[in-house]
Amino acid sequence: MTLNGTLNGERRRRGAELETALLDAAWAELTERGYDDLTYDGVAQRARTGRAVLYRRWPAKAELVHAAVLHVIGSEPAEPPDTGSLRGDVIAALQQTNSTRIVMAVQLLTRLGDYYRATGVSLGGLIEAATGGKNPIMRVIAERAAARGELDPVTITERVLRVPVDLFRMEFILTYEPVPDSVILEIVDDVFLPLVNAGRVPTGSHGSSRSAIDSRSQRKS
Amino acid sequence: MTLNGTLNGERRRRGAELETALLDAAWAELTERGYDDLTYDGVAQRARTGRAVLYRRWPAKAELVHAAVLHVIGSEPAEPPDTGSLRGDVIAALQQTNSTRIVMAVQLLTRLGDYYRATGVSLGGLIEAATGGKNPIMRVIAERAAARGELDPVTITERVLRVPVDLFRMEFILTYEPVPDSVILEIVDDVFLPLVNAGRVPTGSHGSSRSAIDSRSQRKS
DNA sequence: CTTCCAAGAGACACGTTGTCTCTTAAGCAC
DNA sequence: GTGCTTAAGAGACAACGTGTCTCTTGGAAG
Repeated sequence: MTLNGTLNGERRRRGAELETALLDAAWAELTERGYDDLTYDGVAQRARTGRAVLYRRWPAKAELVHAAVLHVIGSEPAEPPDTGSLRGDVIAALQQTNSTRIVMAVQLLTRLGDYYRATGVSLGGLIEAATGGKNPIMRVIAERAAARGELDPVTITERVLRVPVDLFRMEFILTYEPVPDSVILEIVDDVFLPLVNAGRVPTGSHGSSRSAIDSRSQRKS
Repeated sequence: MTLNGTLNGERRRRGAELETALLDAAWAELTERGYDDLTYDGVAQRARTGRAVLYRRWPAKAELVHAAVLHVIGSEPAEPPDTGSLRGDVIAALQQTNSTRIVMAVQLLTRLGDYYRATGVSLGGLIEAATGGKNPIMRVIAERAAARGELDPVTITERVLRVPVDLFRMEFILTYEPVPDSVILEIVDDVFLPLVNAGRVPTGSHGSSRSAIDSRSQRKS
C-alpha cells in the first residue's frame, strides 16, 4: 500500500504518451497549488514517475510551467465568425475569445496565484501607475486640447481617451521592450487622431483649427 | 570577520527606515537573481537582518516582491506634457512613459525571468494564441468586409486591424475577468468602427453600404 | 536477439522554508 | 529619567524541495 505516485512495476510509458502525462500533471499541480508551491516532486509523483524524467526535459520550473500552459492551450481551434457584417463579425470574434480560451486563461491567472499577483501588478498596475491611474494625464491633455478647439469634449468618451495608453501598454507587454517611436506614431496618427476627428468631420461645422494635427500622415505609405 | 549580513551590534533600525532597507534589499535581490531564485534568506542578509523580520511583514514571497515593486515605483511623479498640440501631447506622454518608468518595468520583467516568462506567455502569448497569432481571424473578417464594400482595404493598416484585439486583451489583463459585452460594444462601436469609417467619410465617394453599422451608437448616452 | 536509450526508482548533500525561541534596543508614556 | 511595551536582531530547528547521480530494467529499432 505505497501511497507515493510511482507505478510499481506497471507498464513503462514513453514519448508522447509520457510527455502528455507529465504536462497534464504539471498543469494540475499548477492550478491546484499555484506557481510558488508547484514542485518537481509533486508533479513527478502525480505523473507517477521520478523527478529526473522532468528535469531531463525542463531544467527550470518556468520552462515546465511554460510547456504545461502551451500544452493545455494546444487544443480548440478558432473559427472566424461570419455574421454577414463587419460589426457583427468583430463582436462575435471578441465574444468567442471571451467564452472559450478565456476560461482557461482566467483559471490560469487566478490559480497561478503568486505567480500572477506580482506580475499582474507589474504589468497592469505598474504600467497603470506609470501612466497614472485613471490616466489623469490623458484627461489633462484632452482638456487642454478641447480648450484649443482641437477636439469636442462631448464626443470623446473615456474609452477613446484610453485607447492610446491601452495600445501602448499592449505593445509593451507583448514585446517587453521599450516601445519604438514608430509604433507610438502609428498609435497616435493611425488610430487616436483619426478617432478623435471621426466625430467631427461629418457634421462639418464644429469649425475649429485642425492645424495642430496637419503634420500627420506623412510617415507611412 | 563575519561575512554574513547581520549588523553586529550596530544601531537597530525601526519603522520606515527599516522597511525601506528591506524593500530595497528585496528589489536588489529580485533584479539580480530573478524571482525564482530570490530567497528570504538572501533578502534578509542583504538587509542585514533576520528572516523573521521579513516574514512578520510579508508572509509570502509574492507579497514581498509586490511590496518591493510598489516601493520602487513609488517615486517619480509624471507631469503631463504640454507641447501645444493634442498630437504632440499624446506622443510626448507615451514617450515619457517609455523613457522613465518603463526602464524599471523592463528591468523588472526581464530580470523577473522565470516569474515573467510563463506569465508573459499566459498574458501575451496565451491570448495571442487565443486570437490566433498575427490574428488571421481579423484578417479574414476584414477581407470579407472589404468584399462587401464595408471597408477600404488600402486604408486599413495592420495597426488598425489589431486595435480591437489589443484593446480587448488589455481589458482582460487589467480586470482578469471575462470582458463584459458592454466593453466589447464600446470597443467595436466607439473605437473600431469609427476608425474604419474615418478614412471613408471625407472622400464621400467609396459609395457602399453602411447599413451593417447603422445599429450602432444607441447604447451609450 | 542484440543494442541502445531513456524510464523508473532511489540516494545524496545542500539550501530554503517557516516557525520558534530568547535577548535586548528603541520608542513611548508618565 | 524610569519603566513598560514592542519588535528587531540573532540563531536553532525539523521539514521539505532541489539538482544531480547512480543503477537497473523495459521498450523500441535494427
